[in-house]
Amino acid sequence: MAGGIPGRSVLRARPTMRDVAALAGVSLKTVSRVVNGVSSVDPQMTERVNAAAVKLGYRPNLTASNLRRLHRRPSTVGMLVENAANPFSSALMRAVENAAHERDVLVLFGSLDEDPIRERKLVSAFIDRRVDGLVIVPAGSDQSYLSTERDAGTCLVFLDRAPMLLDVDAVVSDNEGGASSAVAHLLGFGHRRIAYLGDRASIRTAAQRFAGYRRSLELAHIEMDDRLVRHGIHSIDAATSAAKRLLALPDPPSAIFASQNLVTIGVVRALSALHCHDQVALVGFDDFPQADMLCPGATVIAQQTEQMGRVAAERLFARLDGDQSPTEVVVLPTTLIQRGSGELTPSVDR
Amino acid sequence: MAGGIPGRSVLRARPTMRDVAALAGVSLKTVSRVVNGVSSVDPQMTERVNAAAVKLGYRPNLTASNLRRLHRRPSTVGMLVENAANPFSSALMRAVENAAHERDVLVLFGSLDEDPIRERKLVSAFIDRRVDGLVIVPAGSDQSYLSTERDAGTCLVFLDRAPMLLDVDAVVSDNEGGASSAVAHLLGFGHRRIAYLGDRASIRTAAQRFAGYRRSLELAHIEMDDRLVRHGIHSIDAATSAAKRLLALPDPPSAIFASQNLVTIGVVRALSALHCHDQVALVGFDDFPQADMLCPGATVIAQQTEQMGRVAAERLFARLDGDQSPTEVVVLPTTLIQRGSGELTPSVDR
DNA sequence: CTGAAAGCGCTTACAG
DNA sequence: CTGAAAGCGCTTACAG
Repeated sequence: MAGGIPGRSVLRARPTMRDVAALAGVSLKTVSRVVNGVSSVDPQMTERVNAAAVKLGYRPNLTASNLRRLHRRPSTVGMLVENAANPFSSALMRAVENAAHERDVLVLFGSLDEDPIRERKLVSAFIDRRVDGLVIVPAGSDQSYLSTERDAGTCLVFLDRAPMLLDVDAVVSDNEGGASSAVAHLLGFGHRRIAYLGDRASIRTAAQRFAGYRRSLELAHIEMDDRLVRHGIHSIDAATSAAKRLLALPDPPSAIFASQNLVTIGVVRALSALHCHDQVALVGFDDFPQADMLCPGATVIAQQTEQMGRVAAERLFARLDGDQSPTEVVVLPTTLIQRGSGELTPSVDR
Repeated sequence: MAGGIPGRSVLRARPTMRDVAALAGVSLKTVSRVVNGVSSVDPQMTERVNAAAVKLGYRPNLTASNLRRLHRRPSTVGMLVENAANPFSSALMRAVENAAHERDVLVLFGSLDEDPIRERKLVSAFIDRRVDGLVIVPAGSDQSYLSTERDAGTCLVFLDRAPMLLDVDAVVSDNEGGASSAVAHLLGFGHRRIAYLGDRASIRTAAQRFAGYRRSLELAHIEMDDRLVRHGIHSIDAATSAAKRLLALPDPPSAIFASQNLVTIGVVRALSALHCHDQVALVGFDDFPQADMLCPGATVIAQQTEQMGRVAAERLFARLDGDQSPTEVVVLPTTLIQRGSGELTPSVDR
């Protein structure tokens, strides 16, 4: 059978600058100059060095060069998200990757699963590998532990959720405004009994969206009915059963506001199962795949996901380039996308 | 205003082992022993060192320790996918991350967008950072350039698509078998004119799925009609228009096999737009989010995505642990999930 | 334009 | 059990 030996049985040692220098008959320092593209090298020597490098299959060791280097260009950044497998997180990751790629920077990622302990552990793991910067969608509610890292020179930008007890840049959506406009939209179609189904209130974005829900009810002089409010819903199945219970109430809601994409999907399932997807209105926060292909299409408050990731990355690279301006929290607006589920009027017979 | 100075204006230098040693009044080497958990250190000294490390906020520099270290435990692996924002890619990423996390290994990622040049550039970028291993969903059709890296000790595992011209481990789905069973399923419902809509035939998985399509037709003694075959479809929109053109033929297909999730979604849109989602049968390769919530639900050939990623990662870590067994291509079976769109019989009136 | 020496933060190999 | 010296692959700071 053809083919090499798998694993690392034949360890042909990787060539170093020293090997290239020996083959080219120059000093190690000259190789360093050529590899780093320093102009002041004799063209003939440059030629010899390049030829030797190619012949040996030389690849610079960035990890070693960064060790001694003072004014290092950024080479690697870390990114912490809620869950890499979730469309919102992965859209943010791709946006950050794109901005990083333009600068030849690579991205390390980690999923937090809403676990504050995991947040701290992964931050440490990134720091131990000396990443140049960190984009963080935090899980915990106290980021003061990061002040040491910030002062040690690690640039930080928070994304989707602003940091707590720490002064660094952040890029977030207008959660309260978006939620408020969702509820206002439902009110505009005549709904008075609007339920709130949301994630754990300890998650900052969930709290802000709940605040938006309350604000719109207050502006409409509608007293909030606690029986129509459910927090702590963190999965599709939990949302489905919560919605079913809501709709089994003696005086059920005529409309539902879902604070997050998994919750929205769970509610859609419940409405389908109960065959009332054409009676009970629904607006969800966060767009999600195939939302337009459902019957009816899901009306949502969409975040500018791609832009959030890009702006956060640009901010990080600006800091890495030496930007000393005051920290800033960028708030991006949301958009209401009407697709049918949010444009139903209250049924008379319910 | 409270808060520190942003950026890196106040660079309080990060403490080193030398600093910890000085504060604890021991040698650098003793600190190294404590940090690495070597048992043979006096408990009192260990105590002093730990106290000094905590007081200074010391964090080991993994990048520096790996430089001299001979038998390094893996600390970072790289992963190349088609597109981190696509659900298939991000599911694979999360699965690899999970396996890596159990070993305190971090994952660098990069999206290739089906670009072979980008594949080579990103592989080089990973190598330059001296990742311990690489999980690759390749874009190009020749991976022989990687043999040097493999021989230099970088462990490689291919995922979803086997490598070409290179002998390394791989984990793939049974693409031909899955596609074949999809078409067999449609034949079983009485369809004789079954269209194929697929991605570029130069993509290995697409070619294999097309082979499965042909095999099932041959087994049923149906001659393939070239007018019902469309390759090179790489986006939802392209799939929608291709499907519309197919259905406008004088003798349109009664069923469609879509070789990939984006194609399937595009076909669903076309069928909805033409109001024939209850007449034309559809089976797609790859499951996709909310496929069960459509009307009708989308019948698909599902890959074991999570398992593919996990098996690939386990294989990589086995190699990193010194496994010298012959290279292996693991082929995982697919599953047909019936949801309605694939269980329609040919309409008499078409 | 070129190179020999020292150093980045750590581990190895070797003494005590 | 503890430590001084050399070295990992590279850059810096300094001579020539």
